[in-house]
Amino acid sequence: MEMEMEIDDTPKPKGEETKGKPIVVILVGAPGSGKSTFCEQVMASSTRTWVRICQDTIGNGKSGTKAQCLKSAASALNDGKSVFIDRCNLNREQRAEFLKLGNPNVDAHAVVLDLPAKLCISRSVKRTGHEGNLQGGKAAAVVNRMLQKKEFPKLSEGFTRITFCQNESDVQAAHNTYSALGPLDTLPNGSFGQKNPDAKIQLGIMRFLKKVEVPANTVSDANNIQSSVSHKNTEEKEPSYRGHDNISSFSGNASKELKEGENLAVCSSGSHASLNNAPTLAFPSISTSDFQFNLEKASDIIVEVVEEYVNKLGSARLVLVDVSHKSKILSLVKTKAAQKNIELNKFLTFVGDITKLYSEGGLRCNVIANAANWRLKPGGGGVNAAIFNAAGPALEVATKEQAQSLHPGKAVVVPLPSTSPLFSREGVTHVIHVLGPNMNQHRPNCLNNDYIKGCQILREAYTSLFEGFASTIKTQGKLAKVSNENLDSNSSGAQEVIEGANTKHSPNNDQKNKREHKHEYDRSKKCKGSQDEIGANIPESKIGKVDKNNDKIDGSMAKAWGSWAQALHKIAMHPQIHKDVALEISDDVVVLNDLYPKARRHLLVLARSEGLDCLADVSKDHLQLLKTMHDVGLKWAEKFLQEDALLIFRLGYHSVPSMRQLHLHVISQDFDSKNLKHKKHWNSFNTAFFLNSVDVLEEVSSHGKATLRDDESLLSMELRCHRCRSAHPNIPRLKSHISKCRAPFPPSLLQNSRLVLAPCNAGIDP
DNA sequence: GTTCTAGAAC
DNA sequence: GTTCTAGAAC
Repeated sequence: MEMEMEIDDTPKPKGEETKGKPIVVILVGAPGSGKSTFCEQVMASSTRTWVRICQDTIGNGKSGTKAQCLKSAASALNDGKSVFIDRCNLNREQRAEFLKLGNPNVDAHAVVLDLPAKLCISRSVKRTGHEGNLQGGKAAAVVNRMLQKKEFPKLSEGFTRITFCQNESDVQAAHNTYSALGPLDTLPNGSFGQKNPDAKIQLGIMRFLKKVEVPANTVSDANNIQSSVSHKNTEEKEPSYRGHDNISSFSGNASKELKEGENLAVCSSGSHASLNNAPTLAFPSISTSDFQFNLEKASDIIVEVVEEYVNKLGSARLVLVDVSHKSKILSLVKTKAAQKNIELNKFLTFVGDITKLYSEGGLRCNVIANAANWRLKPGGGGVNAAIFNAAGPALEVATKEQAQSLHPGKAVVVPLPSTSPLFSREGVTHVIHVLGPNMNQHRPNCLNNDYIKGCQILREAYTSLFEGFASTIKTQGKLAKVSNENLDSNSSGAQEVIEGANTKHSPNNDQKNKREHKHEYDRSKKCKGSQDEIGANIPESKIGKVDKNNDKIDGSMAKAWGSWAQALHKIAMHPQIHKDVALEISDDVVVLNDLYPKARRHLLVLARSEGLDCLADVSKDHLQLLKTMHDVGLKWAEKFLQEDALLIFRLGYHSVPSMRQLHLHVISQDFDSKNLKHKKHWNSFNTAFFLNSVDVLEEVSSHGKATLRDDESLLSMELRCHRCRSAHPNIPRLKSHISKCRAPFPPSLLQNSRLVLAPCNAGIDP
């Protein structure tokens, strides 16, 4: 039996298929969004051979199965034809198998037809004779239901290119792009045209709070006055960068109106997939812009060093970013990388604004590189100005802590404070400043066309950059997901100025390192003696607590446990007496409901070790216990998820707990509870004060201790929604907002299994 | 950790 | 007048 397919039978020269790279284009859109029309129009005008795989007709004119579609698609691709997968593909799971059709020799693209639901419904309702027999009145209900569960495709799923269309003109543009694609042509990789999915900061509230500064680049809400303020700020701060901005395909949509609640919930369970969690470094081309380094030579060096490092970096990814589609360096590198057979999922080129890769490009990069100046100061233009502007003053302060200046060829890793918008909005945890060689006579340290030296320094710069990136992987604790055998075992990590492979540390920076290490040492002394050195767990009497408190240097934690703070300790020591409250008792832990739950589900997992009062007491010796606590917490979260699949959990510790005895919070993210009354309650679970259990495990395993955020100010921070990050004037208003907010969680939470949620419900196939 | 409550903010 | 916060006591 032959599958029915619509085949473009334009005559083609023999052998053509073997030269061009076939593409599998996975259409994503509700019924009525125009998928079939899109395919038909492209096929009508394209010089490439396309096969449209349509599940509605594949079964001999009738509806077929997914397996039939996959088989037909694979066979067409094998023949060198390009393929449209014409089915809804609205969620990740539905797309997954079709994505596997992509490989180094077949690009997997997505074209998202994200047209207004109303339009799709009215088209579905009106049409007759639709192949899928989805017409008439029931269409509305079906389309609505499907759109509830839609998940936008992401590059991390494995697409090399994603095109988002939100209106007819976007669709037309996409049509033009694909129609014009000859058999031998390729399209630039990347994600194009997506409007910021998370952006809905309430500027009215910001004004209410008398906050003058409005984060640059946030999408304004319906408030036009605020919109113009935001615009003005941006222009004043980064004129030269904005000069290029109009070339970017992401610009120009920033003031699109988004009403609260209108965002469809995006199921984030997909973020558990390994690719999404892969550490990713986005970097601009170094020295080729203002420093006028020869593009041919620069692209050779980039590809050469990338090739060396992709294999050393395990699952981590490198992304070369440029703001313009017309970027010469990007196309040079792409061509040269293709010739080298560098793994496509480990290195990609990307067109977009390096400060908006996630919010506008859907590309998660936890580390970005900055083409810095030697003073490590904001300003200048280009990428440096853009990154400093987008990161806010926090970056400047954090940079100063690491280094005062930079030599050509060197890089410095700067951990980005969580207060930076780049952290909260884009999920960037580190910025690595790199300084390349300068060939521009009007800039300092010009090499006067000495390309022997220049190439050497540029190579050194990329080496330093990638070494720096490798060190963030080690210190950040994504190590578990990275095959680390190739990483440099010297782990002073993030505090270090990274040098090229065969150069020596400058004395200046070594001094810096010493200071940092001393600091670390002091901190470890704060925690209960020097167990690390002795390697034994010294039992501590209750009175010992006081001594420890007196030891505190900064005084912020200098408090003894009050009588009211002993309840958990008593339960942990004598769970049998408290059987009424204990949900589970083992040798290591006791599980109980929080007496004043701050959410629908809120458990505590108590450690039973005497003398283990809080995270500050934790050392490497407790790693196994921490893992047990985590696993027990996870088990309970999963149990609750079986009862209510809509719950989402976080597991973590308070940096400075109020109650004595180490306890892990397992708390659902609805925060729907009458016991959540104060700012302190909210902020203790929704600022850096709350330390994710997964992060604590990682830190204790790599450093022997957790980094506490014992900063009182965190608890009195302004109230922000944990999902959309909008600010709210008081607790009642915040609670009213969070009961409605369905925005996706910030990128940092979506990584590394920091959220625990139910596996996504299987979507409905048309 | 909560409760109570004065007084600030609306 | 009512709502909300924050500090002290427990």
